[in-house]
Amino acid sequence: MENSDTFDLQLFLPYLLNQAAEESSLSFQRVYKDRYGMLRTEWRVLFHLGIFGQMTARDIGLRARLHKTKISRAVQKLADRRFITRHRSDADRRQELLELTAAGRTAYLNLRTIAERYQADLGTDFTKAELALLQNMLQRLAGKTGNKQR
Amino acid sequence: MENSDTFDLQLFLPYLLNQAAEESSLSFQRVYKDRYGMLRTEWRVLFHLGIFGQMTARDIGLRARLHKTKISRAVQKLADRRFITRHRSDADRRQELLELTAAGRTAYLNLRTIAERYQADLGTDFTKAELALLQNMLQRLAGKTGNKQR
DNA sequence: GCTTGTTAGTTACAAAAACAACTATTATTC
DNA sequence: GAATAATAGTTGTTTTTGTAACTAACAAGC
Repeated sequence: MENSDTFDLQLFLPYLLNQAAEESSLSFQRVYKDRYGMLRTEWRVLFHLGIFGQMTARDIGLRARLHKTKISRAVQKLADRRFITRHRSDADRRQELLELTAAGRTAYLNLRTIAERYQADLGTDFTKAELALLQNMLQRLAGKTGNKQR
Repeated sequence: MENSDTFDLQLFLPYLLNQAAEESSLSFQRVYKDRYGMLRTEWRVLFHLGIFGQMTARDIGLRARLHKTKISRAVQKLADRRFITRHRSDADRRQELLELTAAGRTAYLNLRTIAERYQADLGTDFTKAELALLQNMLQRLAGKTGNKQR
């Protein structure tokens, strides 16, 4: 009954990435959850609108790689909380133009400040070069194959 | 209506890590899901038992940072599929000693081979040094604060 | 311009995850 | 050593996610 095997789970990238992602999300998640009652998809949508301005759900899905049902639900909740407005497009009446309200923008700016602080705090653990390399590698990993969630 | 803001979501670590984790999990997930009908927690439990041999649910929870209810259900499914056996411990009759069956070990070895191949394939995109640094940084990120999921 | 196919977004239902409350057993403390 | 607390694991309920099927609008082909 030899049970010593030599596979290091801690180095297996899908596992390791999930652990790191979960851990690094925690503190930030607590803020948007406790403070704004938001879910992960919701802050993602909020941030996309904050950063890029007016977008359709489709645009967000393409950029964030989120499935349309997730976005649909996030948009509903954000609209309920008066964080975004929705206007049917005249050019194509299937799609809706989404935009932050003043309240939404405030929430976004607030969360963005916290995100920036989090990012800055990483500077104490990693050098600028390390961080840049990490980001570069993660982007390569993230972009690899087209996972069509649209 | 100035909507050009300068926050790069693609560089924000919690977001970026999640994107990378999701992408890198995909191909491997497909294997244990389609081939063995396993969920993520289930393969994690399977691997822990494959690597470390006999363990209790508690041990697994500590190592893998999984909540006990998740483990409890994963253990049930794995036992249903005859991949693991469970024996009440004599030393402490609250806990159960979990172990792979022959079938479980076969599945584990099979999945491990695929995991190793995946890991090896990364060598085409990254140098050994890059990979080592990535793993090191991710481990530091993952280990940061004790997220007690037990 | 009518049929057929696509696309944007929603809704309904099934699967999975999160959270709380529970049982059984062991540890602690007085 | 009885009462209280803590621990291992399970079960039940609620949220959230995933998936498929749907509606409404547009696009293409003929």
